[in-house]
Amino acid sequence: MTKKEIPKAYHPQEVEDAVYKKWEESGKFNPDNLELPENAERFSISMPPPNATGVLHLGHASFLTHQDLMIRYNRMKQKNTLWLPGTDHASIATQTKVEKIIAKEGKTKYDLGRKKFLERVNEYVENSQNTIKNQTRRMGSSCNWSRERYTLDSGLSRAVKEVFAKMYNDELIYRGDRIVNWCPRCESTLADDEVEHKDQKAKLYYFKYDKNFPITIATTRPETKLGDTAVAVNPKDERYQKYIGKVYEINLGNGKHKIKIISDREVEMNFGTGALGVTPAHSMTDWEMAEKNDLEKIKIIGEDGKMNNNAGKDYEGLTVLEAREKIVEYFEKNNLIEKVEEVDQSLSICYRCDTPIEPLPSKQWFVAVDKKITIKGNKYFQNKSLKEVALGVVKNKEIKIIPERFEKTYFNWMENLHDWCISRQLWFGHQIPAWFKTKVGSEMEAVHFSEDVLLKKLGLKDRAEFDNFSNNILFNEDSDISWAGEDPVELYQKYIIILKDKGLIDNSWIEENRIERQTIKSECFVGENPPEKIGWIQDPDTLDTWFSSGLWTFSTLLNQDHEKYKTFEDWVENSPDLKKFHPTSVMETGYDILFFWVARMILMTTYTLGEVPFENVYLHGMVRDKQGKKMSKSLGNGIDPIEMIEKYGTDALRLSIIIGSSPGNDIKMYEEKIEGYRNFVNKLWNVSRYITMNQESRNKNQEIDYDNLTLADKWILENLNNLIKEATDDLDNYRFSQAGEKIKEFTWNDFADWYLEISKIEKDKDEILIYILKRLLILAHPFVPFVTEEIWKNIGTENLLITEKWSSCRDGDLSRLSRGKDAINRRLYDTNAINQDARDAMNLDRDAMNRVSTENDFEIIQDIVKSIRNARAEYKIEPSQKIEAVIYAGNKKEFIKSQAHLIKNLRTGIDKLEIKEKGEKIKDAVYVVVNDIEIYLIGIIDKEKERKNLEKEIADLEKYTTGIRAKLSNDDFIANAPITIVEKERKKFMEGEEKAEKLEEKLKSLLN
RNA sequence: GGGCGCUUAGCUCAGUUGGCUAGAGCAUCUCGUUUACACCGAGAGGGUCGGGGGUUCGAAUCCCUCAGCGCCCACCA
Repeated sequence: MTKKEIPKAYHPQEVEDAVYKKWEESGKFNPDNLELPENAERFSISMPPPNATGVLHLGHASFLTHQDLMIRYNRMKQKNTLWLPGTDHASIATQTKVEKIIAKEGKTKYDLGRKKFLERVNEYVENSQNTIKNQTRRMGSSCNWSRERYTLDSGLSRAVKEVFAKMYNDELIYRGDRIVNWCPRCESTLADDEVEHKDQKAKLYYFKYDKNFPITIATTRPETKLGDTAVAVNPKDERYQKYIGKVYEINLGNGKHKIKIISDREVEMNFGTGALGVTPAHSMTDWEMAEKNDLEKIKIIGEDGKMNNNAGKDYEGLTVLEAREKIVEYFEKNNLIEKVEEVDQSLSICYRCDTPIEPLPSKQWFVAVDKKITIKGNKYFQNKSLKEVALGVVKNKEIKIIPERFEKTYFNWMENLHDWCISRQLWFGHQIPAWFKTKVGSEMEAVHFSEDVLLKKLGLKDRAEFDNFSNNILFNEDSDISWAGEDPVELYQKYIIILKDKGLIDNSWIEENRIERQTIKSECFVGENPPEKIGWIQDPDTLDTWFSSGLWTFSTLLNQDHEKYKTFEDWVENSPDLKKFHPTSVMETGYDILFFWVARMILMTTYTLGEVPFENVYLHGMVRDKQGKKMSKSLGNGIDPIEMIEKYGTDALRLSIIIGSSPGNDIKMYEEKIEGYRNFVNKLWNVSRYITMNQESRNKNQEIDYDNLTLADKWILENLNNLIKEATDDLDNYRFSQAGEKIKEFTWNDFADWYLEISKIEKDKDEILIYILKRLLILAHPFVPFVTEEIWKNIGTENLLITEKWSSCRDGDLSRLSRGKDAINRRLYDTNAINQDARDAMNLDRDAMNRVSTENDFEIIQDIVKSIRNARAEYKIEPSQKIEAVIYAGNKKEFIKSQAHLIKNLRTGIDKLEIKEKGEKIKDAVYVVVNDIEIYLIGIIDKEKERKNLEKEIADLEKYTTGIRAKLSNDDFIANAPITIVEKERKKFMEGEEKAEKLEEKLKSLLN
């Protein structure tokens, strides 16, 4: 490219797509195409799969940036690097979206039926899946697309079924009762996060069950008392001590039942009477108390939100609110109410329809987390429970969590983990691979009407004829009503329709024979396919999304052609990717899903493979707005990453995510910040523009002439060397922000503001400039991949930067720069007697000493230049006005002289410069002291101002040296502080004193 | 109620195992088009490191305590 073709400003919009395409076409995202050393180390990350139908938001942008940074860095370090992308089916979110769409057509999912509905969902997923993938590309994500997976693809689904069956056979999965959040209107369970809370006033009734009952209890839901089986009090509550353990028989008009007095720490002594009526079937906490105390659980409210027959004849069929009125009436009539209070209450309501939630017991699938098991060939599970193993691998640091404090959170959560409910009443997802034998007889039992009745209604002779009927109509695969996979309740509804169509039943019959979902009794088979083709019905529920994503790190690495393998073990054994890339190196994700996902992966993977899923967990913070608020659509404070990319470029967005953020801490995002980093990207662009524009096209690869380096050359090369070392160290230790900041600082401050300016004065620096630029591009590439790759091309390199060796940062003979350092060290440290121990201690601190030595050289020149500029500004010298300067440099005379060209030309506006060892104080000049070097700027006369300046500086110095003097005269300090610190202080003190002396002399001469 | 975190310049944040006169960017003010860049350069002002106590030769950093803010979990009979 010739000079004129490089635009003045970097335009990411014109570069990014093409660069990404080039990367993708190069195949380098795929580790199989990397040219790696024989024993290349593994580095792999499983991308947390975004929702297949999602749209890129800043949360995605954040994890994509963090992971891409690590991936690019490690790829450049010549590791066998895999970043495996994928998408998640996100059952709830996706299903809800499609439900909304069909609602616009005036339909519900029931109108379509499961099969058709799922077709709609899959269609929707297919159509919207590309959005998120293309947006992922725009972030510059260098993930291996050919290995991309989807949580519902056939391989992953097989893995889910296999693991489910394996756990079932190991008795780690069981079916049991549990209270669920039930919305009577939607006729569906709700996950905890789908339950919303509304604060409201409620009446708190104080009453006794009957006259003989000794304890008054308080409740806001009197109707549930029909299902009470205990009264709980706090074990410390003295009022009730004597009753604990006793059993009373009561009658609320719905028959007699027993009430046991139990104690539980959960009971608040100060609320109500301190005694709580326990309704196991209709309250979460009460359920747990009932489990602990082995109480009977009486279900008195049905799925329709109405009282059932357990509530007694008087109440059956009433809505909850009607029943409440009625029972309060009953209490009043019998004089059992003591008082009624107004209290604040937070009511649980359905997020979709605001209907109050009815907690109900229901049959669900669970993973047993406390059951100890032994698995052959699994080093973790030797008489250990899932929970114990999951705790263990973090405790013994097989898995490291960054930042470490989240380990505590993890332990706390894991220790309190209850059995994990994995079934969800949704259609979209992995249908639970459990099959129930549903001979028609049992089905009839299930639907609450007897065989006789049904046969009669259908006009059938006997059981055999019914079987025939069912098989023909319902089990026939060609019929519209498919059998397998149907929800039993729906199936029942289909029976009803057939019966109704035949005129066998009417609406009142249907009303009388409503079924209860939970009463289905059947034989169970767990596995991929039922033993026979007909007569088995698959559990209609689907698995919790976290069950499948819990397998993510390894299920994505299993061979895709899973059909080839008969057994799971065989499949695992023959999947080379799994061997190569698992356990993954880092799991990078937001701390908000530490529990949901990270913990689940640990449970599932240690169990299935006997391996941890990842070695490190890096948790990034949430992205918030400038005020620290969560970004959300409803608040309208969201920043659209795509919009930002279009405006400022991906690189700028990436930097604004990385720099200024630390693991586990939230970051605030706002446009000005992105703008700032856009400026940096542009700076980098212009640095390269300047270098390439001035590059003589001859001899591109000429070596740096190390024997003829100027002071500034040495300084910049040493700083670069330090930068490489520190940035590498930072990146290895997950200090991304710091690495990025250092690279930015070096580029902008050292390289652009100083060294490029120097190169305009000293000239002929093509080799060094291009050398530094290349190293800088390598260093910056993981942070800002697009601009660096583009510049890399512009400076005429043939290979892609993406696979450039990170180690080549260290090429070149920088050790030759260290010549002369020993002399400097001697100057610094030999002035005082130092014993051998101290010398040894100092040797350990070589890095620090090396830094000191560079400071001592070039930074003096920088300080001189800065002070001259400063003085010019202070005394308001017109920029065009040239001035004359005299420097008394003492024993540094030759050294300063050698750098006179810099002192004169780095925007100091000096046309005449005289450098002497020493001399008389010059009266009509501004006086500046840098270390022990005196500078006079002649011709600037403002005595009053100079006097003030000198006085202020002397006063400041005085304060400064007094502090150090106090330190040095403290014997304890001398005795206890490390020798290097003491030496530093001593040096600081001496320099300070010397300077003060000089300033005072000048002040004196000024006043004379 | 239990747990975790934060509080450093007007704003956003750095500040590794305690050791430079506590730093940067943005904003503010002053000056400026010089062989890349005004998405720029030079310079300046601005902080009792939330308060109090302790440990230490030495504390923004470690411990205790108080205050304010935020998050997570549980509960709301």
